[in-house]
Amino acid sequence: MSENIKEPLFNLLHSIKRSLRQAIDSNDLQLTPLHMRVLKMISFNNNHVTANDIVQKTLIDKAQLARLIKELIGLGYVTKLDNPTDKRSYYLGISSEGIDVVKQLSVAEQRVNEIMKSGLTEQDIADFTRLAKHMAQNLNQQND
Amino acid sequence: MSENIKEPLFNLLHSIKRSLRQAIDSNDLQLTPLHMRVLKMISFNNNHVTANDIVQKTLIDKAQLARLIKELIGLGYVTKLDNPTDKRSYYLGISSEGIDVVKQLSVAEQRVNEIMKSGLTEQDIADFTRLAKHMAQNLNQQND
DNA sequence: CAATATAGTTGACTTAATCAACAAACTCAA
DNA sequence: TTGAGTTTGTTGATTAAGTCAACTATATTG
Repeated sequence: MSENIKEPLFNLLHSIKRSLRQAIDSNDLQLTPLHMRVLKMISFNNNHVTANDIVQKTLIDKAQLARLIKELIGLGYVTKLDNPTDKRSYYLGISSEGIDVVKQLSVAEQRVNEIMKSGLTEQDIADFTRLAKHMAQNLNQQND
Repeated sequence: MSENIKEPLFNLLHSIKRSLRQAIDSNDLQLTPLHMRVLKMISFNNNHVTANDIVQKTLIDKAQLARLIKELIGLGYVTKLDNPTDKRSYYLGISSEGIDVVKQLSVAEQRVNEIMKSGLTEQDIADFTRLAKHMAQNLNQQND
């Protein structure tokens, strides 16, 4: 029986989150890895992404996400923008403070990325990403 | 800027945990994915693994692990065995009920594995595992 | 229009992870 | 061999992450 594919994955994610947290801490922002993840998505799609879009993309529970966004708004990093075509939802935008934070985060994150990727080729990374996506898709098709 | 390598990983782990939980639930055991992970390690190294060994291997916090093990013992799946060469620690063993549970879990897990791996070659899986281990090691060297 | 579906919010809860303090046992060097 | 420092495991306290159900308000569609 070949070793379980999940064990190294659990280990890797554990290490990533730990490194990420340290990187964030050192910048002394009051954010968790999950905040970071969401904040980055918002900044990439500034004023063009709704809470539900993020739910679709990440599969984060919508209740959890609502609270996360509330916190990011409370910290002044994120703003709500009316969605004129659907009054139930709103577009998420990023404030100038938010932009600044994302910049700092990106630097910290980049450091972690470099450490993580050392000794691997671009092709390795591309393969890895492709396989991860493929497997996630396999699993999600079962459950949606 | 190439897409972040972490995002698909977060997604994958999320999906894995969800699938695993469903698979476990359907067997109606009172175990979480983390219980499952630890229980399997104990069963593989029956009577030859200490709490600390598991901490070393998984990087799970030792406090968290102590409680997990206590629960597994409470459920009657795991037993403690004196370690004659070190009275601080003890070897972990698995009960006959535990063996039975691991069998059930393995079946459920195997189903998830098959779904996850569909469309991938053995080589893909081997590559993926190798890369995951490599990256985890890169990160851990920074922090230990 | 009425039935149904969707977007987001809130409450309550479980699971996972972290950190610090501690007791008991162990190690090893002076 | 003893005592300073380390390791193993435990407990307490807390934070982060994930889940589920109920609900409001708005949209969609037959």
